[in-house]
Amino acid sequence: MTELLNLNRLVYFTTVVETGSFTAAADRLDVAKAVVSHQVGRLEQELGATLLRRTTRRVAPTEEGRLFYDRAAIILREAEAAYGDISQSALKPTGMLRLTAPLDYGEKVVAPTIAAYLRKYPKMRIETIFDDAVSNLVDEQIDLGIRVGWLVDSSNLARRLGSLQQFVVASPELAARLPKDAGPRQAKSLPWVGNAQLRGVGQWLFSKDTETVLAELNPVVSCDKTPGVLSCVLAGIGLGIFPDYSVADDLARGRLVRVFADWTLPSGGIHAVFPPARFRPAKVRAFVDLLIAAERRRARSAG
Amino acid sequence: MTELLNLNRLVYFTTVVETGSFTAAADRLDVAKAVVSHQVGRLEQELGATLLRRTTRRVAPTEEGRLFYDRAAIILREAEAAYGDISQSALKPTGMLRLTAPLDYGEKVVAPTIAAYLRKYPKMRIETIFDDAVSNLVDEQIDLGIRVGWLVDSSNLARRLGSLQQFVVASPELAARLPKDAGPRQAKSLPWVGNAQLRGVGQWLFSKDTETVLAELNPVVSCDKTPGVLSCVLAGIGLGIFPDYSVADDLARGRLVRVFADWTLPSGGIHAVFPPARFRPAKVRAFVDLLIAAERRRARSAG
DNA sequence: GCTCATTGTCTGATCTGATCAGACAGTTTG
DNA sequence: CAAACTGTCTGATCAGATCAGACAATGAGC
Repeated sequence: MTELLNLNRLVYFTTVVETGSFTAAADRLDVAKAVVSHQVGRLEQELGATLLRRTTRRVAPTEEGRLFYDRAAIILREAEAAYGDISQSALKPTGMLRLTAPLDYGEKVVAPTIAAYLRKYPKMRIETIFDDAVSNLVDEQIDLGIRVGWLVDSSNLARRLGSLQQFVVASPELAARLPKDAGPRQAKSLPWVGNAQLRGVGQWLFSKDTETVLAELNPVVSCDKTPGVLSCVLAGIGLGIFPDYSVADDLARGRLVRVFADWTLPSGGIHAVFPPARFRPAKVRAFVDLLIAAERRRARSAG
Repeated sequence: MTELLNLNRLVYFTTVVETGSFTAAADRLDVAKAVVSHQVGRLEQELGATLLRRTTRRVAPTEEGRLFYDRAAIILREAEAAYGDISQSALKPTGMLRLTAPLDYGEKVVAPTIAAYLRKYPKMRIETIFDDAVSNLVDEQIDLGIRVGWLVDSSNLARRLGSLQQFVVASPELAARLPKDAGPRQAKSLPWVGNAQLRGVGQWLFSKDTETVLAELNPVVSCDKTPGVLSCVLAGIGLGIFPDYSVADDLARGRLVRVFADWTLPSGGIHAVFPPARFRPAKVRAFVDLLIAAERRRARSAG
């Protein structure tokens, strides 16, 4: 194909026309006079036209020069605007943010963060996929994924947002009926509501100080969705194990109480993962920052 | 001021988006793959934004990439059109042609050439200055000047168009009354109509074979404009000396006859002169070509 | 499931163009 | 009339563009 245009010469020419002199153009562009002279000369050569009439100590555009100046000036303004707008979106959230998070975490933590985000950036638009199934960020063109627990997709970049604690909880009525010495060692004989979504085969490692107990649970009811599990526990059917953020509200309102509260279960991480990219848009970074702040507040109010 | 934008990278990016691959873009642009990869990478760096999502064996624009592509494509199209249009005007006459010629030559030779020029290029516009006073091409922004006789303005480039002969002419009535042996040696005693516009002090060098006569004229009437001189001669007041093109028509129609026809006067050149410029627009070159052709025809019909 | 082909990136080397420093000619200004 | 200023030209230097080739990763074909 034909040789590529060298558009970098345009600015030398337009600046000469605007300032009326090669010397002033060189000053404005902070280059040597010879550069301006050379670049404009080459432009005239490439066009096969005389753009500037050089008279003694003065420069004026020719007829073609005026015509070309008008077009070159438009091109340069458009380029400047395009560069500026894109650079701006690297600095300021704009457009559409697409994110995914597990259902439960999405509802309890991400949703309020979205509210805060939109208050801060009213023009932003957000598309959420709250699903316990793991999305492929690249294929589904998602800007940000939240992973709770253990990282699965190792091709994505990850940033830790916070951590979660896992609580054993029960309705106050059920908790009142439990034996006074109920602990992990008696876990098998207690009624449980199981969550089929969780990894593992129903075994949980409890710890207290230096003591650990591998408790094997025997759920009387199993559900495949965390909200369903929670409903059963609220109904007093059995005990349940939940991430702290899932039950923070119910605990605060007395709808649930902690059981084996002095024992701890393995904690997990909460990570943001991103598709591979050279640069992270401001819209993504801004949201992650808000999530981190929310996680810090959660950690403080749980402690 | 801020660092200059490098607009030469745009074409690599837009070609990747259009072709869907770095490899295809490199083929289309006839460069190495690494060049496209590098140039787009640098563009992303300058913008601080990711423009392309690189998945396995595939490339797709990001959201910002699509936005930027739209604008970059417009910029490149406009640049291509601007370059093309100006280059075209170096190849094809367009716009306004401004020219100057001496009054007499303008009316007799340039005007018919303008008619031929406009038949050939109907969209051209022409502005003429027919004046015996010499114009400053640069200050008055004139594309083309015709100089008849001797070149005065040496700063202009010149191109010879043709030459002129100078004729002694008289009305048939006057010519019939002249002594049969009338020649340059008897010139002083003959009635003359002088042209104050001409150089010299009334002395003309006549030549015949190897014989030369420096004749001193004694005008009974002097005019400061060639048309006025011609009117007097046509009226039989006296003899006159004119460039051949001035009286070609009157001679052909029998209104004038040549006197001392076997003697020759110094001939002169007809030149086109141009203001200093890097390139000559097509509109100027085309007109000059037509003038040269007209001069050739004149030379043939006079011979 | 394995091998080959293809893609995009990276690296060091080379080439080309951009730019600099300075000289020069011509014109204007004081 | 001399000094200052402008635009152009030149040789040298520097920076960026480009090349050739290697490499990792993935998809296609057998």
